[in-house]
Amino acid sequence: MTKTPDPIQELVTAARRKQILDAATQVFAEKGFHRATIKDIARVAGIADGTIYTYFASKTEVLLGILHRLNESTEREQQLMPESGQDLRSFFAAYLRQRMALLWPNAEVFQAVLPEVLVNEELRELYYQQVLVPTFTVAEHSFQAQSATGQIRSIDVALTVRAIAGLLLGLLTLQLLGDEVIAQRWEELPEVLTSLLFDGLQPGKETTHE
Amino acid sequence: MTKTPDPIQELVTAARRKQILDAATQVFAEKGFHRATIKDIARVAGIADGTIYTYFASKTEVLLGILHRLNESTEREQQLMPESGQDLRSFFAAYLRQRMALLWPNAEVFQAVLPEVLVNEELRELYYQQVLVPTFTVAEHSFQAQSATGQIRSIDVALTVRAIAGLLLGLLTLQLLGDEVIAQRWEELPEVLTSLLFDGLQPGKETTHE
Amino acid sequence: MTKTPDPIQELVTAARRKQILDAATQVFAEKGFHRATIKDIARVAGIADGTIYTYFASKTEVLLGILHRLNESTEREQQLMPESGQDLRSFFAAYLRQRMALLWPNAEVFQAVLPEVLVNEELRELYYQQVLVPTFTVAEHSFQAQSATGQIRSIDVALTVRAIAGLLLGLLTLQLLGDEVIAQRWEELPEVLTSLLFDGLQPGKETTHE
Amino acid sequence: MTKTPDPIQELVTAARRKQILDAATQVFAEKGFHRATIKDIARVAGIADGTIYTYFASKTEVLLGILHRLNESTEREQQLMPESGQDLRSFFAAYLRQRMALLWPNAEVFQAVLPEVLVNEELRELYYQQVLVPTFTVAEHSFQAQSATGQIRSIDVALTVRAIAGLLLGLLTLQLLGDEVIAQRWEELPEVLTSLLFDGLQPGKETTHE
DNA sequence: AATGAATGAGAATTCATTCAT
DNA sequence: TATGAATGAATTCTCATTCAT
Repeated sequence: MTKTPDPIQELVTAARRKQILDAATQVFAEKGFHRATIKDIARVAGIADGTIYTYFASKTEVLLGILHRLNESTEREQQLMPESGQDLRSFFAAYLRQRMALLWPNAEVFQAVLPEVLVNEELRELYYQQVLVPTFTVAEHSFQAQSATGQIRSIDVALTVRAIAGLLLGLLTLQLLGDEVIAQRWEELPEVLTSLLFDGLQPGKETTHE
Repeated sequence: MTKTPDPIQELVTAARRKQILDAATQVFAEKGFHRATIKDIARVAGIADGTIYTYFASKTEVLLGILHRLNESTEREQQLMPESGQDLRSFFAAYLRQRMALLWPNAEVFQAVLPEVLVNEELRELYYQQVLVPTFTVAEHSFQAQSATGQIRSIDVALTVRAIAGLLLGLLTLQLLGDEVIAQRWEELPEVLTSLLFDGLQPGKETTHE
Repeated sequence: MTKTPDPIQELVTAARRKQILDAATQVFAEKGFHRATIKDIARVAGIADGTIYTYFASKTEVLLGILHRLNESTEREQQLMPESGQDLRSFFAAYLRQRMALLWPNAEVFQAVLPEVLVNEELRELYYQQVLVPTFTVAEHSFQAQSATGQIRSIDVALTVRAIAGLLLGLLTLQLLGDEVIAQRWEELPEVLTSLLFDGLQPGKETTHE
Repeated sequence: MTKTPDPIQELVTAARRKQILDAATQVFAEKGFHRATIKDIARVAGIADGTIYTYFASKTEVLLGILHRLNESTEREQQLMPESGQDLRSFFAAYLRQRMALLWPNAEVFQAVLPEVLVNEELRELYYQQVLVPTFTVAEHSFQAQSATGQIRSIDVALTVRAIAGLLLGLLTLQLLGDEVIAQRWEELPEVLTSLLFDGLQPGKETTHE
């Protein structure tokens, strides 16, 4: 008897929440969590200040809402792990491509969320547990499997996975910091990174590919 | 009439500035730029609120001060580029080790500075131009030289350099986000990363080392 | 065209108003006029926020509604003035008993109304004219009559009546302030007060009674 | 080392606090706790809004400050209990006169404090314990002593003391509610009340006095 | 009539910055 | 120069009231 689950109402509510989260993502990304005001978000969302509080208990809860959406989309993507049956190099390139395809379109979300996450203990813990740990776990399993079949040489899986995650996160961060080279050439990155990580810098090891 | 170049005064002033910047770094890292108050900084520095404004025009200028110190230390380190005469793998490992030795002790500084830099247009530009661009430039030259002597296989220097910079920045960020694995094993990182970047994941290409 | 005097409608309307006033009395008494929200009242009444505005023009009008009910019940009780034909002491005891029987069950109403009445000029005037003045008037007439027949010694009727009214109001207030003694022993009060007011504290004047 | 007890600073601080409490008392009495804004208080005190927060942590703390002052003045007055050596009637008249002399000049304070106290659980408890209980205790002891020496007839001390306290509180409340008779004739009250409470209403028991 | 989401005015509170001492 | 009280602009959040459904 707590709520009558009116399906139409639920739809309207979901739409309103999306409207607010979209506006908040944009504003947080532009000005940062603290410089962004509820008024800013309301203006961009085209609603009154107070309305935001019908859907979120506080400004921080709005950020949490963004984090949850990110979490959900992350979870969804985790399932799309490339098939391991194929040639290893292709697998690896596919993995990178998929990760980046997830990361780059969410660049705005990261810009909105990351700075505050870095600075807010509670959010940090949440983000780490809900976004990073699952990503690491899935990736570690996958790498372990590849490593077991001798497809890649024996490595320190935990650190390697973190290195690759860090590589992508770092490149995204550099782009957010204004690096034009990355911004303009990010489509080339999967290939370059595959080459770098798979072949290494060591001379005389080029592999033909594509 | 612009300045009275009293050498003693200058010393005292420099000391006070350092005192304030140290306190601010600590407080910014702990609470973030916005949650940190001038009062917090003053308390940690052991001075009165108002005194800060004798040395810095605003709270933002204090952050800029931290950024400048970071810039200076970066510049200083740039000159310590490893000698390129040696074995390539050692050169590369040395390079990574040195970069990380610069980065990790400054983790607190990064935590203090990065979130706000990501969010503040002006700081972003400054940080990019004064910290990142010089780092990239030096590294690109160095890699170009190595590449020219055939020490490493022909690569896309610009992207590779950014990849490596991003890798380190990303790992640091992951650590700041609370990853225990990285925090506990960062001393192993130079070796693991050298192996990863130099040898690649490709099987059957291990090189003996160390 | 001002009203459609549909008797059924009137009944329904009266019932709704009662429902709302009951809820409001409870909530105002618990949290005070300002801390109580229209949402609180609506929830307790089991209706929607907006519905309250079909029956009352504003939150303040709801309080006025409570005041009017109090006024009506006061008026009703005024007619029940004890018969003056009896023994004076009995008359007096009966009077006190009746006043307290009116006051105590309405303790919640007083707690709901009094604090705001003390603070709101308009309500104050209303309350004074509609509740207190009639009470004083009736009581003064009655005391005057008793005094004229020599039943009580010559006194300052106006002040005495106010003293007795104040005594009851004050005791109620002390109870509202949390005094346990009054709360637990209020049934003894009529007797104690009669003894106090009728016999006085002066020694050697006890009257046998009951 | 928490604070340097600079006597001049303490004086200035105390003066400021008094300035704020005086202003707040006036404004709370006029408009009630909730309708009174920090801006109102600041304006009356002739200072900026923010300054209030240098001396009080919140609006509620300001009210608590008023309560504490009332408490202190109450405590001070408790010591001035009339000497019991005298004629009983005089003692009683003196007691009432003194109580009223304490109460009436503080009418504004009561109007500021009472409505909110009646409505705020925490304040209620505080007020009861710090203001009422001490008053009751002192008065009970005094009455007990008088009763023991046969000066007054045997009574229920606890209820009588509460009745008298309620009588005064009630009369004050009636005055706050706008009763002109009480306001204009309150100087006569001690005598009238003494007569009422000491002699009682019972006819033929007048005592000559004064 | 009933509903409850939307509105936006209003209030408490914070805090960077100023400035008299 | 150092101090820290005073300032007041700016912000978050609440809630009485409105109104489309």
